[in-house]
Amino acid sequence: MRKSAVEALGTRAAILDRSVAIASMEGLEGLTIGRLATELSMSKSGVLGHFGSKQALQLAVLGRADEIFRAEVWEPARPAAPGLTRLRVLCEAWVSYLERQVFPGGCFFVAAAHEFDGRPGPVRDAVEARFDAWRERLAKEVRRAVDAGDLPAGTDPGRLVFELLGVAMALNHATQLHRDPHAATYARQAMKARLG
Amino acid sequence: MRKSAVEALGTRAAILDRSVAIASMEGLEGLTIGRLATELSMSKSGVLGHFGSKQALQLAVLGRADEIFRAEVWEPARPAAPGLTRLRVLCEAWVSYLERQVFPGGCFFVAAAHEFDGRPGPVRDAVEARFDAWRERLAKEVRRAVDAGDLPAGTDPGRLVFELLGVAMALNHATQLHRDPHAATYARQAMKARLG
DNA sequence: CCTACCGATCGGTAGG
DNA sequence: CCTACCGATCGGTAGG
Repeated sequence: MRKSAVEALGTRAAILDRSVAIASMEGLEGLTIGRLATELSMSKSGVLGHFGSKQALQLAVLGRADEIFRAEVWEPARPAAPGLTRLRVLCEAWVSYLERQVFPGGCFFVAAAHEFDGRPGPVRDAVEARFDAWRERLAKEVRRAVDAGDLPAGTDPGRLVFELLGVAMALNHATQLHRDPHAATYARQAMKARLG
Repeated sequence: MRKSAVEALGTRAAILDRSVAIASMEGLEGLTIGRLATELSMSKSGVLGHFGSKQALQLAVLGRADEIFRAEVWEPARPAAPGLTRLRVLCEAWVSYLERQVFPGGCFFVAAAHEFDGRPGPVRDAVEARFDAWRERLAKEVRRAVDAGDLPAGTDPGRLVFELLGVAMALNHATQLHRDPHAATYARQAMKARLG
């Protein structure tokens, strides 16, 4: 049955939400049109028609995952004062997002990075762009904190962001592979050691 | 043509070496019997006959990758004095292994962890066991260093190992996704900040 | 949004 | 170690 434009948007949103859930566990390549169609009680061509190709679907799924990440991690820090205070709120929201397993298979972008870092193309480029944006988001608050004298004057923003990313990755890894209940505590201690 | 037992062992080793190279870029699931057969100028059944199933092949590939990791990272630290000295050598070998991209697609085990952490089974268990062994290897030297008074008495070995893993993961990520030339420098600085 | 297809490829098996 | 095959599934298309 053909659907109205409004209904089609709802269908598209439903496809993307299901895709995020599947790809979080199976990866963006393990996400298949056939499985999506079965789980949504649609035909394969009905699913594919919304995107045109699997690659376009993968890019749309990345976009949806990014909306979720921003709502969970960027947004809670908006009211906080710029600089060290906001940086701390960002990092706590980040740890909380990983601890609560907002994506059931762990951080969507870390998984996508490992899946696509060796495969040139638009998907790889999109994943890298998301990380660039997030690293710059963090670096901006680091620079503000240094300028305000809330972090040591010699702080290298690139290196501090590198270390914060490492803490988050270790937390993601310990949560997903080892199901380690101490990991979030370790992560908070490690963040605090760097941000006071 | 049927081969002698010695020749068969050579063939098996050749399959595993090629498998490690492919799986490093494409993942253990992206490693397919058909591609292996083509690249090795063998039939699919010729490849599969050495292992019996794809899962058995994946486990054998993990074993081969582990041999390489131990030769590259564990072995250089054997002559070093137990405790902080050996821990530093282990970490430098670890950083060097990531910097030199011993596996062309980045650390084999980190990639496998992300690929399989959501898929219960023998492959996931094997990946987890390799990480457990490596974490315990590091923790043992941390405890020795604390006992010797070379690390602060209050050091939590679990937390320090967690942080070292984070540094290594951030280095792997920056190298593979961002091709960041500063990453190894950041990683060495971060290791040094924790190990003096 | 559907049915009905396409060629390609997957892991795996039978039999030699 | 091979050829020859199996059913299942892949992404995608034609036509409605």
